Amino acid sequence: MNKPTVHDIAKEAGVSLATVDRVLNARPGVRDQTIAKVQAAVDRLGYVRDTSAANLARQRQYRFAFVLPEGPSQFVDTLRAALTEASSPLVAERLLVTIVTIPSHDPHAIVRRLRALKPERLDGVAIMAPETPQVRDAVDRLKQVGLVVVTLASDLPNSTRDYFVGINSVAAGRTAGLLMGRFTAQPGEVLVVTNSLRSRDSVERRLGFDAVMAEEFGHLTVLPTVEAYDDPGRMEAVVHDVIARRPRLAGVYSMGAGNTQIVEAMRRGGVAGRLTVIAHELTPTTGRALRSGEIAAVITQNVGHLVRSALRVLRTLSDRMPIFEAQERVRIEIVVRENLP
Amino acid sequence: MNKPTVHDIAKEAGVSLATVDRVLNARPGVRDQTIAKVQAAVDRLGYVRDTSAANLARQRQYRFAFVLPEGPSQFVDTLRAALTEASSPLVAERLLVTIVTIPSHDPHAIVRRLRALKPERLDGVAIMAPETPQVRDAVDRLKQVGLVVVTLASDLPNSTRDYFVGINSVAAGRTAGLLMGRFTAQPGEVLVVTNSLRSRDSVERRLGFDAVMAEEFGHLTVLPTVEAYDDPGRMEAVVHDVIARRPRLAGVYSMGAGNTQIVEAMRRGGVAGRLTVIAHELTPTTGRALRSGEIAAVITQNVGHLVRSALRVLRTLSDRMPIFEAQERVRIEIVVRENLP
DNA sequence: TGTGAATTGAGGTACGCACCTCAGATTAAG
DNA sequence: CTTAATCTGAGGTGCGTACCTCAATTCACA
Repeated sequence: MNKPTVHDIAKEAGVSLATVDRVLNARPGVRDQTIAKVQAAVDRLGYVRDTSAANLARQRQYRFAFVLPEGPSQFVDTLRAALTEASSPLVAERLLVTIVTIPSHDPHAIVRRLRALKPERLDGVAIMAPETPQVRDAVDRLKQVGLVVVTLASDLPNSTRDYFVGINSVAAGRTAGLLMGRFTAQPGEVLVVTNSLRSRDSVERRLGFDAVMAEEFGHLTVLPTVEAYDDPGRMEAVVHDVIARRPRLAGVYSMGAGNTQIVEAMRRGGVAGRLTVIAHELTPTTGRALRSGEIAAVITQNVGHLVRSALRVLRTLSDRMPIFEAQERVRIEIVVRENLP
Repeated sequence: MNKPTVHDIAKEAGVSLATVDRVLNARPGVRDQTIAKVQAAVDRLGYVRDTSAANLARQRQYRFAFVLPEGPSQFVDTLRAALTEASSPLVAERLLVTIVTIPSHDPHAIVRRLRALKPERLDGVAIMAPETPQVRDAVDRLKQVGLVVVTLASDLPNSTRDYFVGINSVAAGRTAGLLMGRFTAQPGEVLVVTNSLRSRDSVERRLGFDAVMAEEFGHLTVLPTVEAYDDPGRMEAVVHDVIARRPRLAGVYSMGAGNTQIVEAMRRGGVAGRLTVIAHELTPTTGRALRSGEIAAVITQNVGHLVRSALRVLRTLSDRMPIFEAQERVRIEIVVRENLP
């Protein structure tokens, strides 16, 4: 038995092709009774629309913009690479992706860039941007002009974005906590560093981390979070300082960027490999440090996954189809030396 | 600028549509010189074949069979579920998947099933089967009759299969070893259990595990592998026995199935939660045990990944296209309580 | 019962590509 | 220069769906 086509449906339902078409594409001008007849025929024959033919006929183009922060970040770099890598074979499937770069720390500039997106030349937008009221409003505006909007890696929970593709930061922090606790047998202190606690991700990671440490690992004392404010020099200085002053230091939890500096500070302090270091995001730096034993574990999200999931979600939402949640759930990956990709 | 079509290529190259078609589809009867002209036009215009239209015109159907072992195995069950889940939305993309069940322990029956696959009604086969000479020969025969063959989860390295979709067992064992060593601070003994050391996977996992333990974790003594020979009762009895006899037991590495029995034996022995248990494959049982703290970590491969990767590879190879390795590399995932999906 | 509105049918074109035929042009060999 | 072999062009059809037009039918309501 061959795959049924619209013709088969028409025959089966005893209606014309035009009516089948009207029903399938939810066009007006069909009685409920007739709709039901067609639906019944569809169910009976197990008809599934041939997306290839449909896209071809409809001249469908999926035009998406990815809005990513600029500036030196290995994570964004790998994300960008994964994006170009994932989207280039998809031109064959009528997918057009443009990348828009935004300055990370200038909300007004971000808003300007978002306003410059032309809704008539675009179907959807994936955004990775810090959470500020201005950005949130700009996102809401994108929704209002009819675009599909997904947030990527870092969510804007109070906006009207359609979907968030990324991992749960609290759970990521909890995972880091568990590894820190189990990897560090001797009692001691744990340093927590990040660029800024103003970012929601950092706050949530810290929350999860602290919760697990308090619940289960009483032998470790978690020190207050140290912030480096995007200054690599400061990052290295601060970490080096703590290492020098705290002989009982047993672990370091790095919640964000700056891992190169942290490793460097540990080397200078002569404690490289002796502290349990848990970091986020698998990058060239963290990969090397895993290999050398200077970082014990990395909590990461697969950027390839992230990007492909975002593309799938954008496409699905553009088609007003339901999302297959299970497939889009991005895993919190744990990488140690032995399971490096 | 719109996407170039074959018409644009014909115009650009100064040849007819028929010639462009001959070149693009590698049909004979075109001079090298003309081929070069067309290729140049393709490159200049950045032409990419519209796969939707191509598949439509060509009436392409991808007909794949998945050969999976029968019998009670949570891993295979989840794999099967993932397969039906992943393939049902793909009928819209002309993908037809049939599942063939084989008895795990009867090589001759497996061979019969493989011989029953009709190459004229099939484009490719994904196989998960134990490694025996008979099976290997049957796989080679499938290749000879023109099918694309990929091995799934468990490889047949000496066969002529086109591709293996799964994880490196040695690396998986090494990962287990690393976690065992780092999670278990006190000196002691480690029990290693599997159903059978006749399976290549088990041997390789043990290899990797032992290597890491020897290299880095001298405080732990790894006991000889205990085999349960697919007998749940025996599995529970053996593990319970070891627990009773070995007071210095600090960890258990479960390389295969039977995790339900292992957990049960630990409960009966009163050591549940006190031993470091590392197991393979995330299943309902191991998930529950992670939550309850009776298993410390699970090494797993994402079955959804596995299945989607196999489908992609089968399709790509059927089209005689190159495989995008990076995307198909299945990660060795580490799951602890806090990053359970 | 008639009227206007709502519903349905018949038929067409188009999307981009694959694949076919057959005639005409070009080339190489004799 | 002829002949045969090789190459190329022109044109066609069909894949399954979307979307359009226009006429025909049915329906609701007065």
